[in-house]
Amino acid sequence: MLSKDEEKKISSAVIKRLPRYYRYLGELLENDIERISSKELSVRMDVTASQIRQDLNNFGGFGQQGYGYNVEYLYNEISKILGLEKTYNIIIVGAGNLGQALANYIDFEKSGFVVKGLFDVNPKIVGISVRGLEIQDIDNMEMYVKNKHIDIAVLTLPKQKAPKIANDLAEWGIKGIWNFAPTDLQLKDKSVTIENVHLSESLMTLSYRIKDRV
Amino acid sequence: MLSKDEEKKISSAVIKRLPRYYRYLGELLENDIERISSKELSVRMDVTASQIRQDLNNFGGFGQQGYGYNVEYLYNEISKILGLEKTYNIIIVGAGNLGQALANYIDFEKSGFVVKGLFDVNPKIVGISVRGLEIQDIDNMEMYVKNKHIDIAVLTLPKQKAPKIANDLAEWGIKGIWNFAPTDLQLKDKSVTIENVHLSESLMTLSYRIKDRV
DNA sequence: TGAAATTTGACAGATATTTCACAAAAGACT
DNA sequence: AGTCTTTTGTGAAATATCTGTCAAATTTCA
Ligand SMILES: NC(=O)c1ccc[n+]([C@@H]2O[C@H](COP(=O)([O-])OP(=O)(O)OC[C@H]3O[C@@H](n4cnc5c(N)ncnc54)[C@H](O)[C@@H]3O)[C@@H](O)[C@H]2O)c1
Ligand SMILES: NC(=O)c1ccc[n+]([C@@H]2O[C@H](COP(=O)([O-])OP(=O)(O)OC[C@H]3O[C@@H](n4cnc5c(N)ncnc54)[C@H](O)[C@@H]3O)[C@@H](O)[C@H]2O)c1
Repeated sequence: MLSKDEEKKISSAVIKRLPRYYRYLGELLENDIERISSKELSVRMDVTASQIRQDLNNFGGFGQQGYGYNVEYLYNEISKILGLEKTYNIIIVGAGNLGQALANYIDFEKSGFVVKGLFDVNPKIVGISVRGLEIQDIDNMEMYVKNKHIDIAVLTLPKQKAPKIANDLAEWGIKGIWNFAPTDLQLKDKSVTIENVHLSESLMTLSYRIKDRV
Repeated sequence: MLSKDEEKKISSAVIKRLPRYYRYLGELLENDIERISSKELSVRMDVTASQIRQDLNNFGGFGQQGYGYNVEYLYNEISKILGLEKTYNIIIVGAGNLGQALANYIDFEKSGFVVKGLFDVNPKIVGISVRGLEIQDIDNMEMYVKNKHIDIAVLTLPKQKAPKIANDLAEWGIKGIWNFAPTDLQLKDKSVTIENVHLSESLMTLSYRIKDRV
């Protein structure tokens, strides 16, 4: 058996596709579909059957020849692979437009991401309640993160403030940062995982692809 | 010269990197940095210099041997490539949490994306003003899109409603759809460009990458 | 039960993407 | 002006990713 460090490295292309499989399987499950072949799933998802089988085989043989994949079993396996069987405690840093929108989104909880706190510097909004959570002053954040086992911080604050806050959070033991500020965070502490969401960049690729320009 | 259809196809990997170059160049510009070599940019961006040169060369030789790239010139060229020298008229469909957050985000305008209208079915919020724009009833949308030269629609409504609305919008002449609903839109009309933003999937890849699971 | 149909997992071949390496052009310096 | 240094653009090599194919396992159907 391969030791932890020798385990086959899963390519990030594969990882990025897993949540999509998970979503489609969830829909199949809702529709009481018990099994599915890579062929049929490939039609629904508009990818090749070969890719589906190859992707899944990175993690083990979940299917059965002549039968296909059991939807519920595969759904649960992917859930485990993605780490969704755990619960993650989340805080949102920057309780402005985007921070509040994310805080109000209940579907994250279905996947195990539970918003435990909201923080902001603006005294005008500190104390306001968002989905049952009072926005707290940023000065409380250190104690809060250290005491409440916060796993993930969502950064929805101005890009100038993001690097400092990210570093602090890393020091206080956070595991992951979901960053919406338009900057690429780089931490000394490489044990902290960063996922950048650059919405403006997504919109720009859309504008690139709009043919016969406006 | 190659005709339109024969033009070298730019890979989507390259396209997705362009906005990032654009962002870094914008920052250099703000710092009055006049020129930059691929080598130095590669250090700042943490990619290889070779990749930068290769990417840019898909669109033309913007640099000069022994000198590097002129920041302002390159910034403007990438702006043109991305189609940002134009103004895009945008509407937001579904003026809930996320729709309002996006409507309030002024930075989109700096890149030429101007929010012209907000639409919703909920009579309780129709009429409410968001950044100077009244939320309109969805029934007004057809006339509005047809008369006001709307280029892009942002879909921030429930996933069940998204496919129908997307089809309508396509029929009414929209060019692009920026979809936040957790579903993959597929339109008959292939001339409409769709950019999906699946935030939950982004969060799931973060959870995958968090080592020493919680 | 046995033959036909289905479908996976694996691997090899085909594409795509990234990196390397270097000639040639231009700048910098004396 | 001439030499040395920098740095691009490019083609080729190295990687990475995706697709096609098929034996083997299993199901389906008569
Ligand atoms: N809203 C969008 O649609 C959108 C789109 C793309 C990117 N973003 C990015 O997301 C981030 C948030 O955007 P927004 O629209 O919600 O902005 P916003 O101004 O509505 O909210 C930002 C919040 O951060 C708070 N803040 C400022 N400094 C802070 C600090 N040091 N600690 C804690 N909180 C602090 C502010 O008080 C404010 O409440 C920004 O970086 C923005 O560029 C937003
Ligand atoms: N808020 C988030 O953080 C977040 C994260 C990931 C995905 N999303 C997705 O983005 C979409 C919007 O999320 P939200 O949090 O803003 O939800 P929301 O419920 O706050 O807003 C949705 C809005 O759409 C309106 N609506 C419903 N049917 C409509 C129709 N047929 N035409 C026009 N408007 C209609 C509703 O009245 C509501 O105002 C959803 O699909 C959601 O799954 C949101």
